[in-house]
Amino acid sequence: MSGISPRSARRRHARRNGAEGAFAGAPPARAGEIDLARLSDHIGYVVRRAQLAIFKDFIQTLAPVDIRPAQYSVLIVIARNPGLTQAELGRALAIKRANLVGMLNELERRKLARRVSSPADRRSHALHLTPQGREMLERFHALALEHEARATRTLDAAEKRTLLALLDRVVRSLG
Amino acid sequence: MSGISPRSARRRHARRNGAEGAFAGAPPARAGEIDLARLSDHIGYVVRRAQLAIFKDFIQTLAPVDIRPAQYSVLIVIARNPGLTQAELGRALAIKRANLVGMLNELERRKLARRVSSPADRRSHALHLTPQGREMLERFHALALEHEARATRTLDAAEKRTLLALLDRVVRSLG
DNA sequence: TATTGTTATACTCTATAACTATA
DNA sequence: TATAGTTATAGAGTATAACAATA
Repeated sequence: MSGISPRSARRRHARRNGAEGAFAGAPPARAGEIDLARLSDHIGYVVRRAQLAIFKDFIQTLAPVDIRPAQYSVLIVIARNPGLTQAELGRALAIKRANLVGMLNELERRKLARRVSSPADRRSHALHLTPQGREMLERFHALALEHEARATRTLDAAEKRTLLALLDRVVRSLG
Repeated sequence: MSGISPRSARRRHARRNGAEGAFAGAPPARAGEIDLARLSDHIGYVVRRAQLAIFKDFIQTLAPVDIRPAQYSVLIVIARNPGLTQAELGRALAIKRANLVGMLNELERRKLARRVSSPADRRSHALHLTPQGREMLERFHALALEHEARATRTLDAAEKRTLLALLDRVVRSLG
């Protein structure tokens, strides 16, 4: 981090602007010369960039089956908790119930999941995968594992555990 | 992670659905009982949750000055690189130049930054903070430091370095 | 009264195409 | 031709309010 010195910023400023307040033209710096102002020391910046890179890879990896991260998480949680309701699912994954409606409509349209009227509480729907959904989920899971391996390929098992544990501590301390 | 057993999922399934294919009603499980299917072992899930928690805290902390994460990053990069162009700024922060237009309009409206016509290349604008922008940025920076301290309060210096380094390796290996 | 699922709506972020003025 | 800035637009993701049915 000390590689980015205020000195180099001052130099660019001088080169570009000449004396104070004068904005005479100068050749534009290449992107690589831009001083990112220690943004790489900001946890928010680094975590955000990592999240974007990881989601991009996930989306690309599962593009052949047209499944996005939120859809994948919904499907595996339904698979592990057959019969759970939309409200429960939303609370578990921090998805507003209003926003689950469209997702579940889409998963039903694709015959991956279904809503079953619950006789016990007729306000709620019990959620289940279809047989086809269970079958497809195996394919999704295989692709997700492929993605996971690529995203963590430069980490050994201990490093991955450390990374997840540190992030979990950050989340718990803020949540 | 081994605390979440497939056994408990099977138990819920049995309790809820009775025999295979029958969906007799049962009291809905509480959200805490939902099996998250080892989502906490998925780097994407954990990083996404951390990013949401961190951004939420950043936005709340800087709400009094009405500055969002992307605005803050734009302001500190302009401060460190006075005279850089919109294209350079966008490349440095991975913001599409079309999406920078609105942000810079807003920052100009608030008299924090300004576009200066470049005589050298009349297509481009040299970006600068206003004196008021430089003054306000000190306040923004103080609040951002407060946020950073809160987000990392459970990590010591070595742990924070480790976390940022591991995330950086993930980004580099995917990017 | 409170909760479930739904509709409608709005706001942010992100992405692309096309235009203009310059180079 | 290529680039800088802009406009228009569209798609996700996320948030709230209000409603009908039900508890």
